[in-house]
Amino acid sequence: MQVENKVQKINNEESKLEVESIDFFVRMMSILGLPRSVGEIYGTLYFTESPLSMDEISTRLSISMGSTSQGLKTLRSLKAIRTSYVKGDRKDHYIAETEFRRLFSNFIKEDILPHLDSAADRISRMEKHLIANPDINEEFYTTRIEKLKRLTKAGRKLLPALAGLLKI
Amino acid sequence: MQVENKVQKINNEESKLEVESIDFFVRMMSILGLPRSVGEIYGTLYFTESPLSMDEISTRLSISMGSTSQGLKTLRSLKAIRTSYVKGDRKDHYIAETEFRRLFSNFIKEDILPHLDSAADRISRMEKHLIANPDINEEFYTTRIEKLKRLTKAGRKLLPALAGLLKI
DNA sequence: TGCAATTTTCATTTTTTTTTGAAAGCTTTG
DNA sequence: CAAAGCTTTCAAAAAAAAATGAAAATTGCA
Repeated sequence: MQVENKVQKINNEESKLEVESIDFFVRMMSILGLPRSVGEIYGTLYFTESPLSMDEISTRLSISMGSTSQGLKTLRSLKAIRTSYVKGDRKDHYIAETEFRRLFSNFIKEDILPHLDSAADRISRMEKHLIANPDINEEFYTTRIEKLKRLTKAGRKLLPALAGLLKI
Repeated sequence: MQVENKVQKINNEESKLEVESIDFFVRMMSILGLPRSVGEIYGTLYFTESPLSMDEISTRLSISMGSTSQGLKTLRSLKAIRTSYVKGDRKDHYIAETEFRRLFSNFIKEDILPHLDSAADRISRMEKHLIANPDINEEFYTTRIEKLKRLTKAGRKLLPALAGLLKI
């Protein structure tokens, strides 16, 4: 029955549009290193006007509840979706957050800045090792480490500003 | 012999520094979606003063020649390394390009902008499907598609500008 | 030119990531 | 407060990505 539906749907333009749009987000998310299911779910919600429940999403995309639950969790943590109350239904329902500016800002906060923090730690460890070893060519390593410091500092400044520049 | 060397090296601060720095780039590259070997190779070259041949890199990192060759190819295509002539040796030798500004600009050109191009194609296909189907709620889909257009346009402008802002 | 050294390619193997599905854990409501 | 409905978790399976290693191709020296 599910498969029949799918075959039936494939023949109209609305579902071609849907397929195309899911594809769009699958690829976009994969640039950001997010799994395919996350892109599929977001793509579905982005082009659906009414809030969808988890099992509606799971059925439409033919993916497991487990995947759907995980994907929704990821999207929630990125604030890329919100839940929406639907009268008379006790399931949770989701709609896409379509302000890309906020979306990117969250992605940067959530997924990029933590890496910059641990990068800073690693740099201090490098400096410790450098001090602990008086034999090595200090000048060369110092210059290189200095560069890394400037890079992470610039990243920490630039990336959050980037989202602000998005007028979307 | 190779393993012995490794064990021996692990006990001095210079190699701890090396390990830390390789780790740094492995993680940085993985943010950008590049394989671990690429990060290892770049990290090694970044903290080595003299040009290294492919088999020196492969030996130091204990990775296969195949991986090393692939990794160097990737790094070359990103212009993250350059070859350097070494007198009396017919092997190619490599050194790291350390200007991060140029490096990022190349990464954006090479790895991101192509995706934006195919995104644009996908958007035009969406518009075709929308026109081909007069039944569906045009207003809603039009708004959503418009947003995607603005997003890709902004990306195309902003990303190249981003590298320019890096004063490194 | 021919041969040895070096590099690249690519089918196969290994590793990593993602998905599945069933069980456990909540929550609502009758 | 029990049981049905819904969601999450997590071990195992499947899929995808990366590394290996040996064969093919290229390069540059005699």
